[in-house]
Amino acid sequence: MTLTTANDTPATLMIIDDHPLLRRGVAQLLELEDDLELVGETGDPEEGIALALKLEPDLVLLDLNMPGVNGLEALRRLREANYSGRVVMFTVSDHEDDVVAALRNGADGYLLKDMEPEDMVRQLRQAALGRMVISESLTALLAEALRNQRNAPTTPDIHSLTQREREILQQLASGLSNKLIARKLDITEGTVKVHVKHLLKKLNLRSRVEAAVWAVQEGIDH
Amino acid sequence: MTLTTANDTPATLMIIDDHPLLRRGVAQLLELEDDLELVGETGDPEEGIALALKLEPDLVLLDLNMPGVNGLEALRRLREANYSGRVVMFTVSDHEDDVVAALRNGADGYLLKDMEPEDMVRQLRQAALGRMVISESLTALLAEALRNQRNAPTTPDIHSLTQREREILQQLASGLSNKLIARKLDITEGTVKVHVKHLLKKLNLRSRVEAAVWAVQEGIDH
DNA sequence: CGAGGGCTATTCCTTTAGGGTTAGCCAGCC
DNA sequence: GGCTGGCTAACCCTAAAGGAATAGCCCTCG
Repeated sequence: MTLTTANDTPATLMIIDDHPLLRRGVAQLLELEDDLELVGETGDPEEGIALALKLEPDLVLLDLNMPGVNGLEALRRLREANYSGRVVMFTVSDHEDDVVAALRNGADGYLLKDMEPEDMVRQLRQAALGRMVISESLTALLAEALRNQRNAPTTPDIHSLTQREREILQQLASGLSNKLIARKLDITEGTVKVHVKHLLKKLNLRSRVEAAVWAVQEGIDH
Repeated sequence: MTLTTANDTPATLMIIDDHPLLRRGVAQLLELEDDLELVGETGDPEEGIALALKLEPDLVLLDLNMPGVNGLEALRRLREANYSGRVVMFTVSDHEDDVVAALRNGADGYLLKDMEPEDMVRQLRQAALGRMVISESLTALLAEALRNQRNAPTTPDIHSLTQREREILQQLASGLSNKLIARKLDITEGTVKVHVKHLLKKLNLRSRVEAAVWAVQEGIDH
């Protein structure tokens, strides 16, 4: 990995974002900066991953919300493929879960799309130098996340569930009663209740309503 | 209102979007077009409304998802203030409800931010001429919305609820039981049950789980 | 002033949810 | 072969949810 530190060669950047206009905005912004060079851009996550591995830019600006493969998945895939450059998530979402998930998955920064261009350039420059960058408006949110982590060490984790339990959870999160879930999956209501009981215990939740709300917020429904 | 029809004076446009980079992308795009002129831009909805009323552009590109006053609210306020130009919603959201709500509130178009720049210019030109423009990928969705409208004339409507019922719904949508809601709002559990019963009837839902899921999906929680 | 709506509350009743336990069946694993 | 984990199912029991009806209190509107 080549890391530009001073008035050497410019730092190379790539942007993966499904909004052509936003890409154009970023491109135009970077043209004005001598020490930052945009070497690639695409709106397709798959293509973006391949391109990043080929061009090996110092930094990848990665949209979190894209159709199909989402940004988080792309981030994981980049890391798995041993891409060693910086990856900065670039998104509209200031949801705590998104930020935390991105950072846990190895993101080197998290910038919001509504930031001012000048700030953007400054942050990108810092990121290219290897510093972690986070939009200022997210600091309070991060503090909150840390506090929650302390108080609730057992964050619900979808991966602790079995296939069947996930299936039950999805139905539950669409508002169905145990009886209707049973009818739909062609098992008895009693069995559904067993699954619900188990998934509530695993997720450390206290009712199906909590489970439904959590599932919807996490996008586990449908 | 001045409506540019031919090789006359260029059509005037305004953009209200809280993403400076995207505004820059649009601005650059429009500079290349002789018949489209960007006369104003801002990231603040309030300022945008005032500016639109002052400049009276032929067309306002309005972001649906903005902090504080949202785009739908801005649209309503523009219409109430008798702004007679075209208003085209410009957003990342392809949620059926958002599209339908925008059109019901008098939007003249609904464009997705991930569209290609060339399409964008073409669509804006059409819109400035008074034609309704909708991103192509949304046509199927609109057909769906129309069908649902036929089959389910009683779509849940938050506005049919009283203040107290909305309050109960919010608590419910955070996963609380009737008992806990009662404790939190300092009323008896029986009263909470009455409110829940009423709001379920008004929303035509069959359980608190359905209500919670709906509320979360609609963003009514918190 | 009376009517109506909103918020509160209570009583009665049925259905649903959820915890605990036991158990059969089947797959993969040591 | 025995063991474990997942899916199924049943039993018992308590708690929670939800439907129906009635009613008092307060406020607003005509």
